[in-house]
Amino acid sequence: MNHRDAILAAAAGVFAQHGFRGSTTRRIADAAGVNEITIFRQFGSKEALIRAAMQHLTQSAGLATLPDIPSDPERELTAWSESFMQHLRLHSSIIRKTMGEIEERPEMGECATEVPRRASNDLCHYLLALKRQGRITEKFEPKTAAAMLMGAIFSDAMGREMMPENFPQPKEKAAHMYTRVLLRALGVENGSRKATNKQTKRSKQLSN
Amino acid sequence: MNHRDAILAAAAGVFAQHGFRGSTTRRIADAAGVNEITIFRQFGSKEALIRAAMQHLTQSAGLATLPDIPSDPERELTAWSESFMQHLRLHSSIIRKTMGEIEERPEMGECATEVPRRASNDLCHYLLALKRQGRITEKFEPKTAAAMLMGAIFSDAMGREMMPENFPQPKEKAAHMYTRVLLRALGVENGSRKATNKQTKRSKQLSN
DNA sequence: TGTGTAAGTAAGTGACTACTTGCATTTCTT
DNA sequence: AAGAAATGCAAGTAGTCACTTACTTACACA
Repeated sequence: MNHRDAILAAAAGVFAQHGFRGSTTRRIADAAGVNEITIFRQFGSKEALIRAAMQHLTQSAGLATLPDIPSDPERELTAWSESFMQHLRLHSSIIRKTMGEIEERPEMGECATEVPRRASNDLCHYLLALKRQGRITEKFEPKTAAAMLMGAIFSDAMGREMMPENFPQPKEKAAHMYTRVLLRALGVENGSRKATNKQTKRSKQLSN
Repeated sequence: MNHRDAILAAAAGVFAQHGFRGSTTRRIADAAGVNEITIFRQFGSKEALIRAAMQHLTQSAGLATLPDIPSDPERELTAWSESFMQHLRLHSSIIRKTMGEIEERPEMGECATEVPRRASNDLCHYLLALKRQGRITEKFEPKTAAAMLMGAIFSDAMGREMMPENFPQPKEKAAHMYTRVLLRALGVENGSRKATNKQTKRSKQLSN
């Protein structure tokens, strides 16, 4: 097996557990089953190694996509929310560490903000598409709506372990519940587009 | 001025900047304008000092209160949200550090979760009171609603600096905007109770 | 067979860490 | 003014940290 990849994986794991200062080169080397010197020969310095490990991680991060043309908002948004929450929960340790050290190591922040940036963009686009379809009956500001849904999911993923009684039960349904609250705030009705009857010209144009 | 308090304040400040491992006794002593030895004589160990500093902090944390009997939900909830957000923003550094180190030092977490626990409780009670008044027209689950509002505020306070384009502008109005989205989701109408007119039987019953 | 490359071993460097000891000095209390 | 407590200073201990140097081993390829 490739030593370089083993070191990268070990570095990510140790960093998630102990943060930057706690990620000693000795610990990483032990976790990777590799001599400490090999790390310096491969990556030059501890800082370069951690940076490489972080980039290696974010590259492999996948995010569910939202359709360009909404059809069944509740189903589509719920699926998206669930995948977003799953991603955050999977990486909650490393995200917490990165956030805690962002003032000391802001470079790592740019790498960590990539996923939420893209998620916010995707979500805003979807909501605007819903609006264009005339399915959002309330006045709304896309960034506020997106920030609310993402904020709820983010806090849940970060904080549920620390204080489970502050969050809806069971955790498997939380993403769905947040999504429904948002849709209600926007005045979006249940059901897929074909079942909708309020929409007329515009949505029919788009669906053909 | 009291040396003990100076040390506690310095410890909190250094911890907010550098976290536990980065809070060296030398740095704290320098920040407090005190000899390093004094720290050990006063607190025994670095760990005891940091713990004392954290408790000292949470004791002085105030939180806005919500009335037992809601009158003007938008005004009252907005004020509460703003005060909650201000508190989180003021302590964002220390909160991020504590979250990042919670796996290594879980004792500190109990101290850090006190404020959000109380906030969630207060908010849920207020929402249930609104429900009892018949002013919430939609089906709703209080913890989900509370988690959404608090989650949005929390994420905003933690993440806006890192990625301002993901959040509504200007930041001074964000708390108000989140509050309004939530109220719309719950079907709560604007204005104070006496000014309400759309509500018919139930609300009139209650208001007289 | 010879050469280059990646890996390991052993030893050590200098800086920093929490924390201690012994003694002198200041500050507060009585 | 006298005694006690708090504080400062100088020096040191034992440990850890990232990183280096010098040398050896294993393997691939030509």
